[in-house]
Amino acid sequence: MTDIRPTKASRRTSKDKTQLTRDDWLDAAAGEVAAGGFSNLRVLTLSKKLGVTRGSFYWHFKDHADLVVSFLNRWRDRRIHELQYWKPKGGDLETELRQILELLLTDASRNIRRLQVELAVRDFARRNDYAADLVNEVDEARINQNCELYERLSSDPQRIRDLSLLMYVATIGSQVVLTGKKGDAETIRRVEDLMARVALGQRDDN
Amino acid sequence: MTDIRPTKASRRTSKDKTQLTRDDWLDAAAGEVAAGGFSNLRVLTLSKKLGVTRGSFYWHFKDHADLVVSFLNRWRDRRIHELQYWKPKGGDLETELRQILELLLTDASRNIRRLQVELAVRDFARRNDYAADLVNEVDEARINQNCELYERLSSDPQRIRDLSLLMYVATIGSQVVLTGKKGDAETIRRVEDLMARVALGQRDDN
DNA sequence: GAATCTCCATACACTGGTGTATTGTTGATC
DNA sequence: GATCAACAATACACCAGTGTATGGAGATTC
Repeated sequence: MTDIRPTKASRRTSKDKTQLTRDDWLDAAAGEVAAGGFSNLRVLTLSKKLGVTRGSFYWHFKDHADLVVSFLNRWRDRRIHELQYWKPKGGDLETELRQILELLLTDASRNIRRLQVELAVRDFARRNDYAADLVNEVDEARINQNCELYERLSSDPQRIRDLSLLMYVATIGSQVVLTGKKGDAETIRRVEDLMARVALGQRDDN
Repeated sequence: MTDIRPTKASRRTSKDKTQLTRDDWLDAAAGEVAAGGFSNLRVLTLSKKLGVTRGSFYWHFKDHADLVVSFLNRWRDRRIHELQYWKPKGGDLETELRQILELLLTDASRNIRRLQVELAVRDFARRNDYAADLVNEVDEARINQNCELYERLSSDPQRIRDLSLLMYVATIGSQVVLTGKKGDAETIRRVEDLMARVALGQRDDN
């Protein structure tokens, strides 16, 4: 995230006070959303934090709604794109499973800002149809992605999907319930371990 | 919820246009919170929906913050109080487990407004310390409550608690991810079934 | 070096929200 | 039936936020 973009390069290196780009606004927007949800995403406060007036904003964006959908679109694109890094490189099933779970639980809970944004988007989706569509899209992609892993546990397609779904809702639930509480790291680690054992216990031959 | 209250009875029967009580305001507030979260809980719009002006509100409540904490307190009290109905009356372990899971998943997803409020409170808790404390309190109470059930699965206290915790985060995750989507009822039912099988597979002798 | 493009500032009109002070209205009570 | 308490309306001051129109400064290009 060191501001290396193909378009309009050379303008703004890092702490440069010259000019802002659309992406700069979206980055700042992420901070607002993480801190207080989408209702906290206001043009005025955003401008203040960026040290400019709203005149700048309305050059980069049509209006407030434009900011919101741009933010949502970027969020979706990034979440879909990052799925390629969910491919585990371990050998046997158990190590791969534990790798994925560590990625989804322990690692995710460390990047609090990213998590806060995700939860805010998810909350916003409850009253915004467009956001709801994007969240569904991301959820589907993630669940399908992990199905590959659980295919090695069962041969029944329905059971594979249900298992992947259960694991997914458990991770989301952990993030919602546990993250931010005292002793969350240790607790999350134990839940992670239990989830791995539970999944492995769901082999067909069980 | 037919407006039968001990205090100040006889005033407002149901659709009566005479006078409002503090609880009437809190009921209306629940609608606002369910629909748009706590940022949607505004004195002005609330007054309009109740067909009165803000003068009434400021007689019943000190200010907006008073409304919020009153709402949160009532929510907490009700959530704690309803735990007594979580006692399953079935005989063997499996039926009791399935009863509880049905209560926590299928039944919960049917009462959408109650669920929306819970998710809104949970979201609000991420940026409000008081709400966070109450949510913690409720979470703890629920998890402890279910521990009684899982005690019959294992003798290790740590494992009992972890299992209860895992089941809890899975239910919360299901509510967050699945509720409101198309075909949610059937999906939730399948997740519920899988959770029961998973739990029963966690017996000590496994 | 003048024109132009890009980005930001300024000023304005407007909306919706809070909180307070004061007055009105109704119903119960003595 | 006058009084008092409970509840609601009105009017005011104030603030935060959006959107728009227009002007201005810096770099780029011809």
